[in-house]
Amino acid sequence: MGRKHIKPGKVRLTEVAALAGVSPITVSRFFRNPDTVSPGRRLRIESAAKDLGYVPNLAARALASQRTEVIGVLIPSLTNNVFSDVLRGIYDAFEGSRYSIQLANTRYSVLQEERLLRLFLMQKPAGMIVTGVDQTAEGRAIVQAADCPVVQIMELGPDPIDMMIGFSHVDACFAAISHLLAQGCRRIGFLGARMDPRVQRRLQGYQNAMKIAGLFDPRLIVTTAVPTSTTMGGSLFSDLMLRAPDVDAVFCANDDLALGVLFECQRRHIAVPEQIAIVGFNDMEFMASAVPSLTSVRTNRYEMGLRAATMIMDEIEGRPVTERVVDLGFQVMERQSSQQRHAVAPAADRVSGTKW
Amino acid sequence: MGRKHIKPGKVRLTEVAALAGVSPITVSRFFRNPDTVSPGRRLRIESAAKDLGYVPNLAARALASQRTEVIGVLIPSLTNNVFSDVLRGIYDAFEGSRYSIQLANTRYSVLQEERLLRLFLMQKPAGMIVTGVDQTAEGRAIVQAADCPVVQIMELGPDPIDMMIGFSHVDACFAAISHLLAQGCRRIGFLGARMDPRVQRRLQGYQNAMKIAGLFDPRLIVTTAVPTSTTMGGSLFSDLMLRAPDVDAVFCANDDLALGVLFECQRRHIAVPEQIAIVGFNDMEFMASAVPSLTSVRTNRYEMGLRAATMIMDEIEGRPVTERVVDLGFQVMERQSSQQRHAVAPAADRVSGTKW
DNA sequence: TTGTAGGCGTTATCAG
DNA sequence: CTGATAACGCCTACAA
Repeated sequence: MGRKHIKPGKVRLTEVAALAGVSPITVSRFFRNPDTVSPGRRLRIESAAKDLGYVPNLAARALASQRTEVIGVLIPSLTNNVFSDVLRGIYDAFEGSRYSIQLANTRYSVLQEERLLRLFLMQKPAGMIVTGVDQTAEGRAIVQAADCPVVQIMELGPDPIDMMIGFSHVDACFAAISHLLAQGCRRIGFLGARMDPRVQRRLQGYQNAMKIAGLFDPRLIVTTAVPTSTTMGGSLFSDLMLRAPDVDAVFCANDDLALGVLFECQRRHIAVPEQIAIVGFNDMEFMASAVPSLTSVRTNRYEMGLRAATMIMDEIEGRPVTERVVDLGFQVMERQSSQQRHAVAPAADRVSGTKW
Repeated sequence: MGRKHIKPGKVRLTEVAALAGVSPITVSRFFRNPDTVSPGRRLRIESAAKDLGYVPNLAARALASQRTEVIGVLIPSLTNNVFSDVLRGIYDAFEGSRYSIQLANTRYSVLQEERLLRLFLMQKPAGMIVTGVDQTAEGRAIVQAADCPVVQIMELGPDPIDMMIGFSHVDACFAAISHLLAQGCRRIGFLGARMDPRVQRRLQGYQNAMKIAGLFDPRLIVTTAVPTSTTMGGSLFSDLMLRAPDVDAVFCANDDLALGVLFECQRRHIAVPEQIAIVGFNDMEFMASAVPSLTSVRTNRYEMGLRAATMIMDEIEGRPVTERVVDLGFQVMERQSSQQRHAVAPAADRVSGTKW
């Protein structure tokens, strides 16, 4: 036999409908689109619902309508505060909309990513935002199966699943190194932590620039699989100094590394930028207020999240998204830490890059 | 009339069951708890499901079972990286479990909080984690109605909704000020941004300590409603210097303010700690590697998230949670920036506080 | 360990 | 603009 008794206290559409003297479907319509119900009934339903303390059941709604208003968001890390800016953009865009966000953390693992994608799929999400372009074939298949708008964020790649927004990490790093070269630096070190795909691409940009300049030397590259941190910046810089004592500039694949390098220089009484120039990546808030102020590559993370979310909503709601691959560019924020030797500090930030 | 035709390509439990030659309920059992199905059928079901590309429908599951495996998490900010540590703990704890997290952002608004709580309620969450103790009466009522385990995190208060984990912000700040007083500081400034309830409580701790010492002076307090940032630290410190030029120490309600104060001191050629001692709050990673290293109050944010999540799971799964209010304490990490005037730096961090 | 019967609360569809 | 009817896909309860 099936279930026995209906709980007495439970409030469903039916109860509200009974009290309001209308049919359940009218109450349903009222909650989804009040304008489709006549004003008189509107009031009756509203007060009945309030009296009974009615709360819609999302599971029933999803089952009956065969869709949800859940947006799945997949990021590789909660620690890396680069993602908090992107997330802020995403949450801000969905703010006040009917969509809710399901956030999951791949920990930089494509297998985790696959697993989480499969989990999302069970929810029949209305849209998905995933990080990067390095999904496995299986992962891509799962996303396709979800049959909903998808945006890949953080970087650009050749074969979008659906939509894409980001910038070229290769170009961004290339621009930063070019800036250092223009400042007269020759022995430019590369410091990288975690070495996720995007940091790898920054390294690629570094190598391209250095090779073109005829200055490439593998001893100038110091990396670690450990996550980025200020302390790690100091360590990597110390390693670099052992391997290449004649280094005259350091590019850091993350800003916290750059801050750590600055502190390490202070500890060692190395003058910045006179003896060593420093450039970071992402332009976190503290870079501009450091002493000396730290040059960095600004990436438009908040806007990336905001627009990714907007693209999803436009697509869901039938507004055609024509620009399906968006290059947000970057800006090299030139500050004191990378000023030409013996040159005066600039009056204000100077920028170079794309899209500014 | 109701719906017409059943889509042909759709794969449900029924289809898997037919292919495997068992009844649907057996397939259902297999997916929820494989051990309750005999090994032979287990294999048949598994391969049938794979062949058909079956994906369980969470909405149907939730509707039929009258419960979900969603944990609602409410935090006030995505920008404040204090919360990324807490979140990391929460996500780590639920990692690999069947629960999924629904994260929402109140933006420090109790009305937003109410709205989001109401939204959670529609999902019939299995548990909820909310920030702080300042919910409105209405907010508390909604949470009660959810009828699931609830943990309030970040601080302790008199009247828990259900469970609670955090520490006393009043005591933590009191301890930090006591440390400065012990170092011989007398004109201790207070710098605070955002001024959310927890920062207010830190201010209370400051006032308590200063009044007891007979050193309270309202001119030493500089606050702003603007969110915390390194740049803001510099501005607030500049304000403080105008209002109280004789200040000999600064307590910053957040670490990024403290970093900003350090930079501002460097800019003004003020010696730290000789002329001005600096103490921060939260002990973010960069505090220990700054030059000079910056004293801060360590708060156990990761553990807070981890344990909050564990408490929820224990409660859901019927493991009795006896310690329903957990004081995680704090530690004053004494570093160079608050060393006694003319004293030598400590060989290593020294700590004072509770629970260490 | 497996199966039977029925309902979970809502919405799509079609008719008025 | 409103209503009747039939699903949506799975799970609880009970029985074997």
